[in-house]
Amino acid sequence: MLPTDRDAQALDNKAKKTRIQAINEKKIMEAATEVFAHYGYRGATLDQIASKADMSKPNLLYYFNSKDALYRHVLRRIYDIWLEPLRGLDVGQDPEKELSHYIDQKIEHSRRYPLASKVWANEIIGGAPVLKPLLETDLQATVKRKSRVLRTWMRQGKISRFDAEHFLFMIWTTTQHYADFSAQIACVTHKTIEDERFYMQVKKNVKKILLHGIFE
Amino acid sequence: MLPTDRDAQALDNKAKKTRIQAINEKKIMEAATEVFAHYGYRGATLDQIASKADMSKPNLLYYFNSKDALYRHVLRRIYDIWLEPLRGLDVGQDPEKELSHYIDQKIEHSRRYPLASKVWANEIIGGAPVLKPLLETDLQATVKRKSRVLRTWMRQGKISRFDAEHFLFMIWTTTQHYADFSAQIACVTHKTIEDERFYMQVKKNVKKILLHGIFE
DNA sequence: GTCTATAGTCCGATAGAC
DNA sequence: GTCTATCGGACTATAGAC
Repeated sequence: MLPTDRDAQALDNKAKKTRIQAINEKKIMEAATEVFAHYGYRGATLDQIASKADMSKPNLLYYFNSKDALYRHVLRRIYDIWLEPLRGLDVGQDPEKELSHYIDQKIEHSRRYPLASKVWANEIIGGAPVLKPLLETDLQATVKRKSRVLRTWMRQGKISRFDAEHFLFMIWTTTQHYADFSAQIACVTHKTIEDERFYMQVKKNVKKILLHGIFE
Repeated sequence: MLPTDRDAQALDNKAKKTRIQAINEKKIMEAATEVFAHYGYRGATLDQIASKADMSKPNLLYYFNSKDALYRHVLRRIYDIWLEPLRGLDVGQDPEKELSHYIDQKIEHSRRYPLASKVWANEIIGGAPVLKPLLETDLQATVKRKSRVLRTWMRQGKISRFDAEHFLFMIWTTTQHYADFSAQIACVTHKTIEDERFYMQVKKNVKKILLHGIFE
């Protein structure tokens, strides 16, 4: 075999390996997100994740060295998704427009990544053992920065006075509620956020109440 | 031993047994609530619960026949606590007063029973496998009844028009958020709802925003 | 990269002495 | 009622063949 051939072969092999690797890692991450969302870290089993990913358990552990490592990878990816809408919030000109957009994005995220939202919720309810370092630094800093945006609007007399951080918490929880508590909502309304009409209704009502309350 | 003595002894024994039984069952329920809150049903272990209840595992299983039976007992008790504030909501005369009272009660519940709230959240996030039958019947009926109260106020022109059920969901999630997501809130604010000043601030802001929005 | 086999641990639940 | 001992099964992770 000539060197050029060997090189080509090696490159091809490497490319193919990376492609398979990427596909398998994605399959595992998706399966893991589903199982962690349903049962939390301790309740989830590698058997279940491997089975959902159409893979043997040792093969799964070839890609992620441990259950803990897999969980941290999943959480890392979710953190970026979770924070993305907030990063876009800025003073702009119209608070109503800016906040409506932010709330819309958060609700859309709940609809598109309901399992990610549940993994997040499980992690926080369990005391945020893994996310804590990230929340105490990056999230806290982002919240402080975005709270300043709200207080700017208050000084300009564009919105009334309230605690900016509590308002952000309320946006987060009302929007994520439709992902995390979908089972409860389905029991009462027989509808899911996946339903197009219901989705529009959620967006309308959440924005209406958070921005204007119920007395106007 | 005379019959009267035997009867007295028997009664005494029975009374003592029931008293010990009541104490131990309470100890177990409290320990179980704590562990189920933290790890969910599958993640919780009887070892941990027994240890927290200062009891051996077989002794725990003497009082509750299985992990599942224990979990159902805990959930049953939580369901009654959870629904209690909503049952009190009625037309009355002043919507602001009625709803303020309801929100206050829900926040107070989050403060007094944070572990119960977390067990509830875990159960719902996991698809409500145990609570489902109760939510589909009792909770759904209660929600429909209480939605009618809100719509009465709308007809009377006392409050603006919105979807009553979504408003109830928003009250639930914003109030329970301070129990369920306490770890996240602590990371950002370094405070808990247990803190008296923070507690007052939560009540003020949640009521302000849910009832009046941010533009007045 | 993927498999079978298995080590080593922990789980829920039971048996049986006291 | 409470204990020790233990069963059978499920768990994470590794060893080693292919």
